[in-house]
Amino acid sequence: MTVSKTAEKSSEKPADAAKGRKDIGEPLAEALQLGELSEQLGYVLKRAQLKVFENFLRCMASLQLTPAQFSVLLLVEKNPGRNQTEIASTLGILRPNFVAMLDNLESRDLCARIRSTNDRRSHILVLTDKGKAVLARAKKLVATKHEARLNDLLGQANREALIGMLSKIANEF
Amino acid sequence: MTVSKTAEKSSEKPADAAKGRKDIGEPLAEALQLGELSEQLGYVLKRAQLKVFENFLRCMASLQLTPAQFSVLLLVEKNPGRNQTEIASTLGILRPNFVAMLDNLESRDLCARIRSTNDRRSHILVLTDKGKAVLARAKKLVATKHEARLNDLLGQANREALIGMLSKIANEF
DNA sequence: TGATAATTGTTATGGACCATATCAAATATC
DNA sequence: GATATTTGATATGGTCCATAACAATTATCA
Repeated sequence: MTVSKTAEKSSEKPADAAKGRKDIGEPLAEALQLGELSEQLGYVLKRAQLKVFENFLRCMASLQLTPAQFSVLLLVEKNPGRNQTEIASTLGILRPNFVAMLDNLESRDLCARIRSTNDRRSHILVLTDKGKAVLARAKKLVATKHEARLNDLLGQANREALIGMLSKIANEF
Repeated sequence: MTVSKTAEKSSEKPADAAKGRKDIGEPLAEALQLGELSEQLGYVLKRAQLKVFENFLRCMASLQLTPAQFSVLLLVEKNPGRNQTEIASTLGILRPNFVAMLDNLESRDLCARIRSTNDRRSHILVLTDKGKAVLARAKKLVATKHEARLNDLLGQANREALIGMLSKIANEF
């Protein structure tokens, strides 16, 4: 496992490999053997996840939405009127960490906290009109630029199989 | 996307759902609709990755090895005699961040830095005898307790297909 | 009813991980 | 041999994750 976010910067190394050796007789060096690593679920899972997030951020650059923010907007749209605890917990976000996230989205007028009349402790979450509009554009970008790429890479059937297996792991592992 | 590491703690919520409503007529509440989220590659990928790492750590509790540490030991074993920069970069670890990691492994006598005679700037990395022994035990734990679980969950063929697709994403996305 | 417990949003805080700039020593380049 | 590059290392800042604690509000129940 491991894999950081700027790993791709060193991807020119194999190409430069020959530059270093002074003679044909020299040991090739470079190009380490991954060995069993390439079969390790965790390793390949993490690398894939980083690549996907990286691509997601590129696709969303114009809207300035992170994967986490996008997931919040999606969930609030689908479940309007829920409070912070409910939205945060189903996303696996701890309540304390959700506060700054909402501060951000609210300051950009994408969603709003409304004091509940039933329970005056809680804040009901809703998307603003701007939030709905931005989310709609975000969905289109994700569909056309992000998810579509998976189809190109794996094919429709494999894409669905992959999502299915990952869901199974997420829920039953 | 999003998903933190303690998300599972709130998994009792659905069970307590009925407790809150005073009457049968009340809205069921609880159980938010994930909606399109469950089809988002990034979301499901991240959730799966967290689950897998979590399980990995449990399996490795007796050896106190993190996924990142395991990957370093694997790579050094497969490529003995490489220096820090080479090992770190192929794992996507930045050199500055690799120092503390090696300090840890070296302090536990799992691997060693050896000043290269060819290039006295660099440190050659090798596994110690203890490092080899620990890695051997780690591999067994991973195979029997960790990777085996994937087979139980998905089946051998699907497991291989999953790894293949994730590798493809990691390399070509 | 009223004392006690639990919940909600929040703040403060610490840890883990990631990324950049910088440095001294050693080496490569020309 | 002067200059540039590479290697391991340090310092530092950012982001994310996790826990404790608090005030306001609500639930519990004797």
